[in-house]
Amino acid sequence: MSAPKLLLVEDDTALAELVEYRFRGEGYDVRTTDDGDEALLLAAEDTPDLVLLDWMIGGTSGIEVCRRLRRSKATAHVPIIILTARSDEDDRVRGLETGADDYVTKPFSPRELIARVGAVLRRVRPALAGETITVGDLALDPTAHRVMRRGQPIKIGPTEFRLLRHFMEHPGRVFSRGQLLDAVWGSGSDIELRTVDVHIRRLRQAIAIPGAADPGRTVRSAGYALEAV
Amino acid sequence: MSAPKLLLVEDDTALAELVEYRFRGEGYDVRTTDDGDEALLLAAEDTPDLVLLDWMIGGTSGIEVCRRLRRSKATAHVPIIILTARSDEDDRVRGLETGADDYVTKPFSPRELIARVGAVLRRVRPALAGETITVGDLALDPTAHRVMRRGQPIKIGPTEFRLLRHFMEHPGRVFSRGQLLDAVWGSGSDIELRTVDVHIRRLRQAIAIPGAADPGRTVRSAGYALEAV
DNA sequence: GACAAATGTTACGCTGTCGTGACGTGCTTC
DNA sequence: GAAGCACGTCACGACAGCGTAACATTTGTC
Repeated sequence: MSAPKLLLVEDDTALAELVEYRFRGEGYDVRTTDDGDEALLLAAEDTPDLVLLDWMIGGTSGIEVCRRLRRSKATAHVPIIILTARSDEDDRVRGLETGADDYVTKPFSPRELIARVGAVLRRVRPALAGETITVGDLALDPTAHRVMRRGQPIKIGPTEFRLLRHFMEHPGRVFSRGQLLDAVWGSGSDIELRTVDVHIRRLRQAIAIPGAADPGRTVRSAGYALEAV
Repeated sequence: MSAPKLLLVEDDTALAELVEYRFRGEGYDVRTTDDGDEALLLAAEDTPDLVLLDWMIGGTSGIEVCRRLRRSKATAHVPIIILTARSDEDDRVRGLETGADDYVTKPFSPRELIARVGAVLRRVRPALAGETITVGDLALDPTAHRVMRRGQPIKIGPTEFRLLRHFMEHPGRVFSRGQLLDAVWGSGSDIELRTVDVHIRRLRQAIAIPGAADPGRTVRSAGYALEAV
């Protein structure tokens, strides 16, 4: 979970290998396919954190893959970067309209692509860029699986960790119990809504420090949020 | 093995001598050639730890050397730094596309080049940038295949050595069993995940010293990490 | 203030994960 | 070929963490 998962959809084998190699070197977990239909399968199987999508591929066309990724619930919010050989303005517009997050024209340098991917991931999910997230006096390091508050290490279980991480990635935002179940437990989970309460309680207890206010906020009949104290 | 091996491919004799002299002064083991074909031979003969490659050379062109180094299995992952007189963006892009790791435009100061080489080596293989890696009270000498803790030599098997080395190259970071299998056993290995546990256990047992805390950390349902004490 | 709804808190059984010792095998060394 | 070593696998016990229900408390409404 610590390495960002990329799905590369590219039918130029040489380019695909190059990109894959460079991104692996940067610590990414890369899966590659040259086929649009297979891309959708792979994405459904193991939701990637970002999709690099060539515009011109066999199987399903790029624009169609893009559209169908957006339509599927699991991949609806996964950022997509379009790769295309044509700097055609029409394509650009259509790509962004279909819901792509960025657009890179060939030829590009791997370094540039790495930078763009980093930028998009930082924007969408700060924790994936390999940085520690900080909200108020809380600090969470995703790669080290570690939480600190005011310099003190916090002992925390796996579920509470994921829960806190989700809150810290969207500070201040209120999530309903259902949304939290989807985000933290996974969308297919069959868990009682009230179970969330218990983990919220455990999380609050774990991060409680005498003399520090509880950054947790309960919004009655709406859900929970993390307050940036 | 203790000195990092550089392969310098440069046809400007004066510059080559200068660079070679300075890098030898820094403790590097440098071999020089002005010919692309010979460079490939030398690289195949004794895999260097890093290649400094002039863009404009006789024999095979720089880009071709770069490509063929990547294609050969032994040198596929050897970092390459391109040296070029032209700051031309096209060259830069092509160089990076071909898989170069960095790019230095002439004229450069030897000091700058030394810094860049150091940076690339540190990133790719930390153990090569210095003689020993140190984390907390643990010291690992990759060249001598030796591990010390608080001055005491630690007896350790080959697998445990690679395991520890991997942890020490990424201190604090949590690795899943699968990631450790990939990194330590090789990505093609067909080994049980639980086998990792046993080697973790053996490693812990080996580096245990009465009165010293175990720097190993188990992150339940996530993996293992080395505590950066 | 009375009532209901929503949330906080606690206890408990269950499950999966982990630590550990033991065993068999292949390889090297002498 | 005997002995030692490193390795991979398995089995078993321990226990942390999980989900749930049941009870307690708070909040909002009339």
